[in-house]
Amino acid sequence: MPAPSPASAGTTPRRRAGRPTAAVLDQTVITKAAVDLINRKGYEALTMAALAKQLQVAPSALYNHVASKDDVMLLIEDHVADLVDVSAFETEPWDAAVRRWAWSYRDVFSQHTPLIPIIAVMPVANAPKTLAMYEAVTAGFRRAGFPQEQIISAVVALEAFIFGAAFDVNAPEDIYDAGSLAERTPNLNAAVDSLAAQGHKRPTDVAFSLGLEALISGFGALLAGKG
Amino acid sequence: MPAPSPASAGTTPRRRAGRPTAAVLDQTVITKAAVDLINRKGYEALTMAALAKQLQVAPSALYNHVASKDDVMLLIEDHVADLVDVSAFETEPWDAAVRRWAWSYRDVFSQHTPLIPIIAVMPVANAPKTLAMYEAVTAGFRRAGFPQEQIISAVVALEAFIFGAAFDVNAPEDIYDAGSLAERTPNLNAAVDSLAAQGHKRPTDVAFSLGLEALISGFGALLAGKG
DNA sequence: ACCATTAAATGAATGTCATTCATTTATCTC
DNA sequence: GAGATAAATGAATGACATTCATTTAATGGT
Repeated sequence: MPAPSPASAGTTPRRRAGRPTAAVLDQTVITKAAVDLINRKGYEALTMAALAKQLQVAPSALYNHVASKDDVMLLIEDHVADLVDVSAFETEPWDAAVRRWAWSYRDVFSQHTPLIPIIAVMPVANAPKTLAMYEAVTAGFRRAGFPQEQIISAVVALEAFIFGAAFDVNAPEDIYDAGSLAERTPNLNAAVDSLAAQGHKRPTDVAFSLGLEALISGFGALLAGKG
Repeated sequence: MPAPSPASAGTTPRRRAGRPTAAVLDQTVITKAAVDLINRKGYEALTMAALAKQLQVAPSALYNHVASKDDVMLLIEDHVADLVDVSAFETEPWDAAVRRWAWSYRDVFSQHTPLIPIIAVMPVANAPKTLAMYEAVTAGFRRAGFPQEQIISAVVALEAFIFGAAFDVNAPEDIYDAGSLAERTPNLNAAVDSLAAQGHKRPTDVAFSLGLEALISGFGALLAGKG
């Protein structure tokens, strides 16, 4: 039998199969590696293979800790939910708190739009940080005197607006240029041009502000002691 | 050499490669087949192979008429945009028209949520029916006396809300059940319960109505001749 | 009428994924 | 210590979308 392949200097010996001395993986490190990967290279780069590579592990090893890639997405979502700023609900009046929360929520998820189709539909149980966010928001609404039966509806409506707006952030500025069919859309063109003529802030931010303020003042009318 | 395989009765002879007598494919038939497939089996079933099979054609043949699957998605989007009801902008007051359009838009796209991440970000040029929708809406806003520079922002905000709400329609009713972590979310639980106690209409419709009415009355304040 | 070009199909790769499975081996438990 | 369990490996699998060389019929120019 020839000499066993020598542990040549400078080469880290490849791990053999079998139970390692200490576990390398768990949901926490997988989540961190995934978020890191996304921050550095975007969601297109998030593959199970790339994630495994980042963790210096075989792709199949991940499946000892998560059931599927969608499962990884849920872990990411819960991590990201923690980045949303709900602190204003404890320190500021209702309208200012909603404003801070909504802008923060939109900004965070504009960097994570691939999560939206998943979380918009996925039950929130087992996502502790996401639940913590909802709890903080709901508590803020209650303290402000919002009618109990309308809190969820109002939050769902705000969230719908926020999710839609998060996609918007990633749209190109010329998304409403009619191009070669412009002859048929005079009213649209005129509206687009007159918005561009204003042209200070990002159009997407102007639209978000406009919608958010309308929602805040509409819902504000439901507060106790305002009518 | 054995006899060449006879054209056995009942077997349609397989098409040979080469230019056919009359072209089978174009973007119109591809779009129709795709929409048909989606309506019958959902978006998961929309693969290039399945689409080709539906058209009795090899998958590679599709690529003579579309550049990619995303291209097919855009064709579907433009087809679907035509289903949105904008007629009220020509016959009814502004607020009623927005209401009809928004509900219709949400209902249509709740059946086509996989399109949303694509269209929310994709320039609208070369999508004639989508452009026609925007033109009708924009014209309605202008006729109602909406300030020119705010029309796009208002429409974008409404659309964001509509897209977010479209996802919502497909969520399970118990999406806000905290499950095993319920001890930590008393306010959320109370709000969920008190909404459920009302329990007439679909919660998702209640939330949509609440948000939409807030947006309509908020934007209505911008109309000329309203004070 | 002929011939070169082009359009529209085929089917056989390719490459990228997520996911599964038999196997290996260190650690934990009784 | 023996047996069970946990956590890794690497080699399939099976969906996919997409590309490419090839085939063949229609078309257009001379």
